[in-house]
Amino acid sequence: MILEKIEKSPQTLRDIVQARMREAIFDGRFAPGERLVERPLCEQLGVSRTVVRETIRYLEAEGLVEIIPNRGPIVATLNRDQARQIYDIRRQLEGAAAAACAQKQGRDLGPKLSAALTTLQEKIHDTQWVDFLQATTHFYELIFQEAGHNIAWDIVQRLNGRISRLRTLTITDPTRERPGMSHMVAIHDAILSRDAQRAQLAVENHIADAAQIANRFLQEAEAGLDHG
Amino acid sequence: MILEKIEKSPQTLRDIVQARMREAIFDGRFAPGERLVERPLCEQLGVSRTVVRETIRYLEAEGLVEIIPNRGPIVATLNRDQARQIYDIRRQLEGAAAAACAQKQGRDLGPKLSAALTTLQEKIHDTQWVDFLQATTHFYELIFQEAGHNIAWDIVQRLNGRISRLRTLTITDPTRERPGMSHMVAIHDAILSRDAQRAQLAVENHIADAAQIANRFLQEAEAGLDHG
DNA sequence: TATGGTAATACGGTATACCATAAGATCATT
DNA sequence: AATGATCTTATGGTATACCGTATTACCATA
Repeated sequence: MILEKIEKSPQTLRDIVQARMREAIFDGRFAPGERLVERPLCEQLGVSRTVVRETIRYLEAEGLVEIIPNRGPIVATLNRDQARQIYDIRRQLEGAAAAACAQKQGRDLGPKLSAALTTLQEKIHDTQWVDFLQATTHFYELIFQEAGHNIAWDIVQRLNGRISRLRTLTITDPTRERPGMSHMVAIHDAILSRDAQRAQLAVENHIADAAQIANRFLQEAEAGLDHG
Repeated sequence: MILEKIEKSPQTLRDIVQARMREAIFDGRFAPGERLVERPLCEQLGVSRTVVRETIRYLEAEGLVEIIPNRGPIVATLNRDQARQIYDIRRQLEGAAAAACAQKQGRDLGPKLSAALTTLQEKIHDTQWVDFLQATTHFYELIFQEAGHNIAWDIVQRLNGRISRLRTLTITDPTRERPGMSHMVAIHDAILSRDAQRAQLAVENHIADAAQIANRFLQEAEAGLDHG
C-alpha cells in the first residue's frame, strides 16, 4: 500500500444543522429555558423534521437541551450547583492533562504552545470575544492532544458547551481584569519547563478563578430573579 | 398539598428502544464493529425508522455507536489506548467522589452503604454476573449521590457503557480471584470512618486493578487478532 | 483467467403527509 | 371566581416515497 485512503468530506445535513444549533445556543441566540419548537426550526433552517429531530436527540445526549415529556425540547438551564460541579470536573481533567502534557511533551510542542499563547495575548482585548474564547480553546486543545487525553478532551468540550453562557459572561465582564491571562502564562511556562506538578497547579488556579467569577454571576442572577 | 404528584410514566417509544439497544450492546448481543442496519432493526423492534434513527443519534452522542460516512452506524469499538484513558478518567472522578462523600456524608449513609456492600458480597459468586455488575453500580451510585457529584456520575456511567464488555470480561474471568471485593470493603470502611484521603486511595486502587486486568485482556485480544 | 464494464441491490439521507394525544389557552357558564 | 367545555398548538409516532452513493454480482471481452 502506497496511497492513503482518499478523504471525502460527506458532510450531512445533520452535521450542519447540529453545528448551527450548537452555535446558536452557545452565543445565546437561543436563551436557556426557551422552547425549541420543531416545525418553526425546520422552516428557519430549511430542512425536514427528520433532520431537526435527530439533531435534537444528539444535543439532548450532550446535555445541551432537555426534553420535557409531551412538551418537547427546551434549551438546557444551568443552576449554581451544576456549574460548580462542572468547573470541579474541569479542574480535575484539565489539571491531569496539563501534568501529563508537561511530562510526555515532544520537541515540537514548545513552539506551538508559545504561538497559541501569543495569539491569546493578541486577542485578549479584541472586541470579538468569540475569537478570544476560540484561542483559549485552542490553547487547551494543544495540551490535551499532547497529553494523549482525547477522550477527556471530548468530555471537557461537552461540559464547556453547557457553561458557554458563563464563559462569555466571565470574559466580557468589564469589571474583571482578566486575571486569566497571567494564569495562562504560568501554565505555559510550567509545561515548557517540564514541571508537571506546577503545571497542574497553575491550571487548577485558572479554573478555580473562573469558577469563582461564574459563581458570583449566577448568584447575582438568581438573586435578581427572586425579587424580579 | 397532601397528595404527591402522580407519576405517570411518559416513557416514550424512544426511551424503550434506547434502553433495549443499550442493553443489547452491553451484553454483547451486538458485537463491536457490527453494523446496525436500520430497516432490519425497525422490524425486530416493531417501530418506525424515525424512532430507530433518533435512538442511534443519541447513542452516537454517547459514544456507543459510531457513524461511518455513507455506510451507517456500527457498534463502537474500543482499543487499548481508549480503555486506558477511560479507566484513567474514572479513577479521577470516582476518587474525588469518594473523598467528597467521606467528608460530607449524612447520618443515613452508613446503613445504606453497608447494605450495598452486603448485597455485593452475596452476589459475588452468583452465576448471573449481571446482578453483580448492577450491585457494583449501585454501590458507586450511593457514593456519587452522597457526594453531590451527579454530573460526574452521568459521565462515569456513560464511560462505563463504552467499556461494558471489558467489565463483564474482568468479572467473569475465571482466573481472577476477584480482588475487587477487598477493595470495596476498604472503600466502605474508609468512607464510614470519614477518612477522605484513604477513601480516595482505596477507590484509585480498585480502578487501577480493574484497568490492569482490562489491559491484559485487550492485549491478548489484539495479539490474537494479529495471527488469527 | 484476468480485466473491465455494467446492472442490480442495499442502505443511508431526506422530505412529506398523516394521526393520536397531551398541554395550554380561551371563553362561557354557574 | 371557580368550574367546565372547547379550541389550538405541538409533540410523539407512523408510513411512504425518493434520491444518491457504495457495494456486489454478473457478464463480456481480450
